[in-house]
Amino acid sequence: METQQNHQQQGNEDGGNKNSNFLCRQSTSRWTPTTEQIRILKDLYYNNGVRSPSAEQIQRISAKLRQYGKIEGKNVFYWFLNHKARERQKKRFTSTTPSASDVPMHHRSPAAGVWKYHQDHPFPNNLTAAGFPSSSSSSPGVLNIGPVGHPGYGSVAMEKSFRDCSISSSVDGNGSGMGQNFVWVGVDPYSSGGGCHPFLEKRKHFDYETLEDE
Amino acid sequence: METQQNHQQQGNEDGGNKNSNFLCRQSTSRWTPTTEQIRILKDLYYNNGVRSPSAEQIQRISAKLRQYGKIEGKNVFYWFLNHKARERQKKRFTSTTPSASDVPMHHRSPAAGVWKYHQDHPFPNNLTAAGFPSSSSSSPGVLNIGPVGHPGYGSVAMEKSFRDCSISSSVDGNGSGMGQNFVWVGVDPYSSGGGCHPFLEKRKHFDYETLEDE
DNA sequence: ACGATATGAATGAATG
DNA sequence: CATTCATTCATATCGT
Repeated sequence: METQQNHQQQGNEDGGNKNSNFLCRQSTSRWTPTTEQIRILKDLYYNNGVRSPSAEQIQRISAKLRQYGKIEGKNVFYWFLNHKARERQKKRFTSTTPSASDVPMHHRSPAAGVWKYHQDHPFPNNLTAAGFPSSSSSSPGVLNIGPVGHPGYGSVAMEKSFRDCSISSSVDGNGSGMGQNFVWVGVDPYSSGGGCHPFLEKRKHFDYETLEDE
Repeated sequence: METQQNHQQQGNEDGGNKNSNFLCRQSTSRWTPTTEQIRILKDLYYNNGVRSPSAEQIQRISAKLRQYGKIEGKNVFYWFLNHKARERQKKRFTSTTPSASDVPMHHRSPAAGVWKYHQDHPFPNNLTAAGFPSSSSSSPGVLNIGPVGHPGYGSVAMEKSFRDCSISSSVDGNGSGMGQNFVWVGVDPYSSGGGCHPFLEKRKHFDYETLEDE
């Protein structure tokens, strides 16, 4: 299904020769991964179990892949995003086993048998997404990008105890020191459509923890 | 082929208000912000530095934006959430030099790997809010959305000096014309510098047992 | 060429 | 606040 198009004639370091966007709109020319890039990405995905690389990993991956063609961090990010999503999506239809397991939305299995892709490399099932990408020398393409150790997060328990009551400390590092100094003019009280109703209306559990950012 | 078959008609009384464009095919799935709504939101975000509006603010914002199309409070909430998160994420991918110690936040290679800020609308039928309009040529008559400004916050956040505070009150022609200028100055009544005490019950997770479906 | 498919890009929604 | 999932749009490429 993937129709492995071997059309990577753009095998140059720059496959975006077509992106001569001068005044084009947004998607002037989207990133067209080269074969090498695809291969590396797949290797990372399957052989290393990389599914959702972190920012650091994305940077390193993109840096490495840049050798084979123009690429940006977002390309890597989106690639993994799409790849994972599509894998899951297709698997969903083919494997209709509702009775066997409930298949919770979350709690993805660490590299569950999802080998359906047109494999390019023999992937050893040594991926441990739960633990860490075992960057063993099994990969032919010297793919030692991801930090073999911990990606960095995991231990960084960003507890929400950051309940900062200070008005001025509108954390975000964006330099917006006017967190609460919000001047909204023009808000007419016409909102009497139902009185003041917290839009926390009847819905599923709506986490409002973020709103108490005062 | 039919990768989408679950049409969850949210039962919205509206649903077709989004047709600000001719090609809007987005059914009644998720909120599809209109151009005006996006513009206002961005104005709030950039020109006013709104990052995480409080419940009251969300209320008002959604009330105002409702003039331009169906919208709920949670939409506004999520919008700001996503916008901020993606801004940060984007920056994280592109740069974030771990070696840099001082980290001059205002010195990034613009052409190196910076994403494009075109998260506006997928429709090529607009141009006012797409990117950096030199000047808001014509406002809908309500919110004078000044120069959207680039997300280059950090140093110069809201430099809307050029744009006079034309955020006049009269809106939607409700007829009141009283000019309810709600100006949140400084702190909220419930958020004192020392003792912040959210009066609202922010239950983390509440099972949807007593909550009637929408 | 055109339609179908694959896939990059974007974003709303939700959770941790 | 970070991360992830789902859905959708847009476009490149391939098949016919």
